[in-house]
Amino acid sequence: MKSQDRKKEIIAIAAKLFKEKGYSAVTMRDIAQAMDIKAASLYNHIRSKQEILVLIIIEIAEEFTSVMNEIMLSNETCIQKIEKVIQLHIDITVRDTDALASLNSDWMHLADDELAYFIKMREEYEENFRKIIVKGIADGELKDLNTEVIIFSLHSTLRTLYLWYGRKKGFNAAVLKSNMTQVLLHGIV
Amino acid sequence: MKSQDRKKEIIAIAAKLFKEKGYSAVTMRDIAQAMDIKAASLYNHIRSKQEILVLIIIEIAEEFTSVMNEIMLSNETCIQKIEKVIQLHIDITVRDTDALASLNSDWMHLADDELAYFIKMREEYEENFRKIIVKGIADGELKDLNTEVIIFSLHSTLRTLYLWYGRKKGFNAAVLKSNMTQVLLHGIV
DNA sequence: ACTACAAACTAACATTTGTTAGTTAGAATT
DNA sequence: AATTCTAACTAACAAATGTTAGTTTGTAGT
Repeated sequence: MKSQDRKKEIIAIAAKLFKEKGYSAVTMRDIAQAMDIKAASLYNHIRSKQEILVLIIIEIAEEFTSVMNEIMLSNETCIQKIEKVIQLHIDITVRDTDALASLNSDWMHLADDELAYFIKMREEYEENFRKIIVKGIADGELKDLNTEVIIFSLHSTLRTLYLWYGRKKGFNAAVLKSNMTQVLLHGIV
Repeated sequence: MKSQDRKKEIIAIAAKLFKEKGYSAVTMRDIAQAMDIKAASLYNHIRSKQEILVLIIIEIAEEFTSVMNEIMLSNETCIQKIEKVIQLHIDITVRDTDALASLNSDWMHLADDELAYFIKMREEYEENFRKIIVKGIADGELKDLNTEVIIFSLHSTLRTLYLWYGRKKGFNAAVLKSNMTQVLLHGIV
């Protein structure tokens, strides 16, 4: 069905606009204008503005959840797991920069079920992240520093990668990962 | 003048609401309701919704700019300078969590002059940050890793501290700084 | 007591916003 | 050739939004 292509176009353009001004500041007329059609025509393809946001955010959130779950099941060292998580964030950032921006900045505009679903996924994700770090310290793979600070430091950098990627040249995913891993794991001093 | 107190109340409450839902999603009626008055009454104290945003953001941006300038003028090692920057971010985060959230998420809703002013300050700030890192590497104080990645890693963590602070207990500014410095400068492995 | 003022109120406004209804031009299917 | 379907359109809607005008009420200073 060709209609699905058009729908994806709308979602992609909306994500780009949401990244620039945020969900609430982007109107259906803005999205329509960016597609060179009228606002009412959007409704031939999508049910509502809300639906656009849901489609942008939930798919990516589910990808994070599912890959993280795979990582947890694997028989790797904690450091290897952390590297896989870094890889995960870089991959999604490179592939889906705009959508990731919405996920980070506009998740609170999800409603009811989807909001609850998103928050649940995020909590699970953070919980898994924490488990990796705690085990890493217990096993002596990581320095015995404050768990929360370690988690926050790693997580905040990975989460906001999208703000930075794209403005900087000369980074393919592989180069980025190796630099990132160095800095995040081994420090800069 | 007592009126200034009321104005500061409005700004504080607005900042809190902006942090939760973003500037565009918060209405004057929301702000008024949170203060137990009617929306029209707000205009006895402030000129416009825009003005609220400007007052929230610009003051903090100027503080970052001015303290960073002091740091640049000092005769310290690069590592000491980085520690001072970490301190700066922690201090402002602890003192002005809500306003910092607006600065991070809603700066793009500033208009005209203030938008340009803000962007100029941000660029100056980043420029100074970069100078510190580049010199640190040149002097052998820092490892010779990719400059941009180092900057981004430090900066992203410091910038989003506000998302994390407040949910976590047991951190006064001093403890936080020492943990943060350890993790950011010396790594976790 | 009289005046001045600060800070709230009610009522209303012009726009903007998300959305619906009904229509139309063209392409695909029968 | 006739029919169905797709995806655009115009027109309009009710609700929400930022803001203004004019009014009221209580408090402080004379």
